[in-house]
Amino acid sequence: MAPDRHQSHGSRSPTSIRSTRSISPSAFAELPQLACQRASPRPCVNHELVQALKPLRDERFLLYGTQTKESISYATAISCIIGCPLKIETVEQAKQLHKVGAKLLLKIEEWLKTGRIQKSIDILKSPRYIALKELTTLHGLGPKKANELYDSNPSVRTIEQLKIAEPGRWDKMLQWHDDLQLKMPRSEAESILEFVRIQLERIEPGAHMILAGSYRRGKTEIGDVDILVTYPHEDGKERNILTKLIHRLEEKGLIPEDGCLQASMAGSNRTTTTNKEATLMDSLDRAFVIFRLPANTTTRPRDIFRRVDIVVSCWASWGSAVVGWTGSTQFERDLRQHAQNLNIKFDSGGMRDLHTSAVIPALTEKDVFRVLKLDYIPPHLRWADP
DNA sequence: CGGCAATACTG
DNA sequence: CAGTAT
DNA sequence: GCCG
Repeated sequence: MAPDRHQSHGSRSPTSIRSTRSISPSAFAELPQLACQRASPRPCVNHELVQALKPLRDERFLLYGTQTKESISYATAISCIIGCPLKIETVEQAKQLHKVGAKLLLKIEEWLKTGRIQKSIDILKSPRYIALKELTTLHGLGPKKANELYDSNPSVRTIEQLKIAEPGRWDKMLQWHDDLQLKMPRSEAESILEFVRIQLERIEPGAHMILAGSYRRGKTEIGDVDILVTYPHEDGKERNILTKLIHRLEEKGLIPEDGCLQASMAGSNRTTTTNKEATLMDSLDRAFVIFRLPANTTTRPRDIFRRVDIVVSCWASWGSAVVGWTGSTQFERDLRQHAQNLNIKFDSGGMRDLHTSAVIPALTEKDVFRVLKLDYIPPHLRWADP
């Protein structure tokens, strides 16, 4: 777990130097620009600073959504700090980091001087921030609706108050909400995988299945489970598997009533405007469900509900699927951006050469990195989000 | 001043 | 189409 | 908000 190896191009950085003073003067400036080009271990050497900056980013996420300029700007800047292998000790060093501009620099300067960022402290105490934070924990309730509720109804500040203000509207999600807030140990994610594996074996044996997401990045406490499925060397065998699997899980009581939150099924239903030439998604099949993990006599006194994403990929783009579903979010963003710079379109459904429109097969993760001319970054070094 | 990842489902 | 989600 |  050496935080030493990053860089995708040019010279390798010196690995053994500890003191910032003796490092090449441009060490900070030479930090690779994109998260997919550098190691992002967790925790990182600048963990304290990142924690201090995080509320600034989170507030923008909650006020404007995750896709707006301000939000992305903070996310990418903080991502750079996360990926910086050296501890930031002076403003001059911070100034050299890509994506850290005048505004962020002021905050970093304040932190270096005083050990805190007043704005962040204020945000964490702000009633609006606190309310939005809680309201948006509900699946389907995002920044827009949360802000609207906050502005229009002074008595809606918590989930409990939401139940009173808009009775019935959120019931479907609320029935599992408490459970879904809980983290689970890695062993439980593994347990869920085995439940699913057993059922899939009864439908179409021979599947290869892995846990992606934060589990794969090595987290000890998991929020939701991402299961990836393929049939090695057997393209075509994966078709229509997911519908059957979901039905079977429902029959067995492993998915509750209304527990299939959404399912995109290639081929089976409305393929209205899906242009297979442009979208690559014909190879992907995905279901997002609530999984009822049954009580047992040892570790679980009661049934517990967990969010599970099941993704079926064809073997030819398995590498893309694995990379695409391992994250983190910022890593994925930067990876797509990098791919686009090379005139390649990347997503979890595969890669495509934008000149020739040819699909570029990638059976493994390393194939993906090789095609994109990147050094391989292992999953536990992809923590590009705070 | 334009661009910022990209795509799918719901209502 | 806007909002939410991955 | 930051960059080219």
